[in-house]
Amino acid sequence: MNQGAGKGANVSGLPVSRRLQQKEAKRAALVDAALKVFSRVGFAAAKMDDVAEEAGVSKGTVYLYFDSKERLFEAMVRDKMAPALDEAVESFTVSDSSATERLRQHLRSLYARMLDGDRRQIMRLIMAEGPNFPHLAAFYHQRILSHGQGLIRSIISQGVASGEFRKMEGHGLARNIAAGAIVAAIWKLVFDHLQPIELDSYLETHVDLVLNGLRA
Amino acid sequence: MNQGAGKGANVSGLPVSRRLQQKEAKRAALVDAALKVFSRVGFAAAKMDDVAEEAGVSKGTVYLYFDSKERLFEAMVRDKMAPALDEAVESFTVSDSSATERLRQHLRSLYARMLDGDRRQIMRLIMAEGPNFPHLAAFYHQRILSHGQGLIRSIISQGVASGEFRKMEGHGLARNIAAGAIVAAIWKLVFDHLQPIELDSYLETHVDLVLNGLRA
Amino acid sequence: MNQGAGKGANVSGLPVSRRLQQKEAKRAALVDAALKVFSRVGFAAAKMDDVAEEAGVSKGTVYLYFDSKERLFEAMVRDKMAPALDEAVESFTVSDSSATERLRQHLRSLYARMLDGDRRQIMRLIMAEGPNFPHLAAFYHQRILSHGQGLIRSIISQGVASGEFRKMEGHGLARNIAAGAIVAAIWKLVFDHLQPIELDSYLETHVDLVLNGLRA
Amino acid sequence: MNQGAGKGANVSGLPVSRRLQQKEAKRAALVDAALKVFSRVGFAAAKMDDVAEEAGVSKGTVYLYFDSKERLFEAMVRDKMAPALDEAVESFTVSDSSATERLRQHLRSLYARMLDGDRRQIMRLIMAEGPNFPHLAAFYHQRILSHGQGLIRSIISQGVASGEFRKMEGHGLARNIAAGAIVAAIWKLVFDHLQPIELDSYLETHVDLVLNGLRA
DNA sequence: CATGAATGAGCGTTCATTCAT
DNA sequence: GATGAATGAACGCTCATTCAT
Repeated sequence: MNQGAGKGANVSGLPVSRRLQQKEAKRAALVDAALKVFSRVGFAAAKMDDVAEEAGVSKGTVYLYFDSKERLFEAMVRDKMAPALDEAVESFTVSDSSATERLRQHLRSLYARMLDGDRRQIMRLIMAEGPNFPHLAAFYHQRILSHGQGLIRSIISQGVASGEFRKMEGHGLARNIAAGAIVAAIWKLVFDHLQPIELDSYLETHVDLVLNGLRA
Repeated sequence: MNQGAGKGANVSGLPVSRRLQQKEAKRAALVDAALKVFSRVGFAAAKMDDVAEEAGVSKGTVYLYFDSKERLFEAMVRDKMAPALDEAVESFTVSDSSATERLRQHLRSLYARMLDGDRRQIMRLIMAEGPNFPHLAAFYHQRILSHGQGLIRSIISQGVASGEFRKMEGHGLARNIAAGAIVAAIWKLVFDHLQPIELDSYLETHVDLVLNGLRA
Repeated sequence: MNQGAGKGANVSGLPVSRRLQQKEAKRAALVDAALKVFSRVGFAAAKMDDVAEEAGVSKGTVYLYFDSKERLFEAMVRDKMAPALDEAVESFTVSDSSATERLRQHLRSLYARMLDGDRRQIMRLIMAEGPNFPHLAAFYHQRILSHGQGLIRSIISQGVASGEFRKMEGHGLARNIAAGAIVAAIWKLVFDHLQPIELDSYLETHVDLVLNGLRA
Repeated sequence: MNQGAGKGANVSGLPVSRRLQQKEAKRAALVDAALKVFSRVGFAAAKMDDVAEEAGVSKGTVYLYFDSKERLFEAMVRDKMAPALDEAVESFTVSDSSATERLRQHLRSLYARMLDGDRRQIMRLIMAEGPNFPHLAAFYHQRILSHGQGLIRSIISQGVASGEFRKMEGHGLARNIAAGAIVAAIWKLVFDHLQPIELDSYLETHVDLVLNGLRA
């Protein structure tokens, strides 16, 4: 089995894919570095040099992968958002339980996902820079927030139908239910050193309050 | 040779106070301008020129009142925070009702205060720039958040004592209760154009959910 | 007569005009510096720093007077073109002679004006950068070349009418007549060190050739 | 041990020449591409990438043929100059006519050669970049301009000897005679869209003016 | 006090050149 | 030989800050 190889062997596809893999790996490294730097100081104060250094490449290299600082920021937000979405959907497919149980599970998975600091940072960056990046805000709203509200609403419908939850007429119920988690995420990034949040306990309070609040 | 002096008669004290008043007015104008500009583009992207123009003075003048852009930002946040505090306390002094009613009133006044866009902007700026301005975050936490939590906690204590509310053991109850309002504030600034919040209705949902959630 | 004055006396207009005069002087210095630098290395290779240094100001100052390198280049060309035009017209108003004499005078004044290296540099820059600055080329054509052709054509008409010159039917006579001067201008800038042009003698050859060529 | 060698049979001489031919072809393609790009934007603004793309090779390949952008520019100018020279000489070998006729022929062939845009571009590039590339200017002067002047001067000598032309004493006669053609070349590149030159008619005017001017 | 011209450090971006594959 | 990813010096432009008037 002598694999041939050597230099010219970009025939079998393998060397090509290795090239691509390397490019992809470097792109990922840059996105990681960008998240770190942007999280640290925000979009405007972030320096492309710092991103480059953080990724271990030289300044010009960043521009081989992203056209501008804005595009890097956008690509980073998009890339880092994607997995959150997948997991949310995945976590939801477990579904032959009571609405109460499903809501409890959903909130727990929400907090669990928030253990990942990256997601919190993305969220904070959207809050901070959203007005300057309207389509990122829209993107985040559509992919994450709107979707999340949909999940909550469907659980509530089930609960109302099954008689577990009372029917609440007002506006914004889903956002109200998710609010505790959102605040926890931001709090951890901005005020945790002043007054820490203990996520487990905070979560149980949240679940308790909400489930009682909804109870028929 | 009485007092010599230049143009204006700063003798009787009155002109002096007019001077001071004028200085104070200009300082206030600068702070207002700063809030507008910082809200629009964030700290790093804000230009001192824009602040000056917004305030109707020349570039150099800003430096007669504030030593640097950072100091201007800090002063602005501090100045704009103060009234929020006063009103919160004031709104709280009405107090011979049931805990249920007092919590309802408290949340309503919280949302009412949030109608003022300035306060929301301050809040968003703290979220956005907090990591770069640790003592502003601390200041905001101490003056606004911590204080607000105290008010909520005292109402809950009263409610538990009076038997209106059940005793909840977990951690972070006050923050959970306030979370809906905080999320509403941020939402209005970042996502309102995509999915509007109708504050009145949202507020009633919030109150309803929380009071039910707390009910003994 | 106590003139008041001191600092605040920007009332009588004089201090204002001094300010303006200084601004105008600095602008002129920058334009001069720009001509030098652009002439030396061309538009693309010219550095704003070099222009600033040549003008004795700092880098940023250039941008107080001109929005960009392109605008500086354009303003410089325009500014440096203006006097050429005035003088051309002026030199032409002397006019009660024979067409022969007038053409001789006109060519002499053309060469005399070309003694000024600045005008030659402008001309060369237009040739070199014209395709990248179409409206500068158009401007130069309209203000200088087209105008110059008009003068020559009017002298020729007079000469034909008076019987001094024969009537030539072809196209481009005026440009042909001016060509010797244009080539001399460029030659002096590009090849003079290799094969010098002695302008006086060259001029007389030119005049001689043209007048004989036109003679009826 | 016969020649060892690697892959291809570069033994019989033929493969070798094919190799060389290919190299030569690619070099020519690069020179062509370089002329296009440099003509379009000038030396400083030209990008090696654009040259590579125009030639259909990759960026690094250019450096296998030319050491630097400067060398590429120089090589391009030299390469593109050579044929002009050959043709000029060739056009001159037709020589058993009157000086008048020979000058007429010479000017016509000058204009005919100028129909080729490449030569005009080279000329313009020399005017534009000459000061930055002194030895290119010298090269151009020596190979093209000086040579061209020699041809004209020899025709004039013949004409003076034969009594066709008068003897003119001044300096720069040859340059004056060629000037019309040079101006036409530049004009076509810079101002033609504003005021077109119709070369045939312009040429006849030129010939007419010059021959009359020289006539004894 | 107020102005706004001037400064110069700093950053985003480009591109000639190199070199591992 | 050919490629194209990587480098890093360089440059246009910005803007917080200073200071003469």
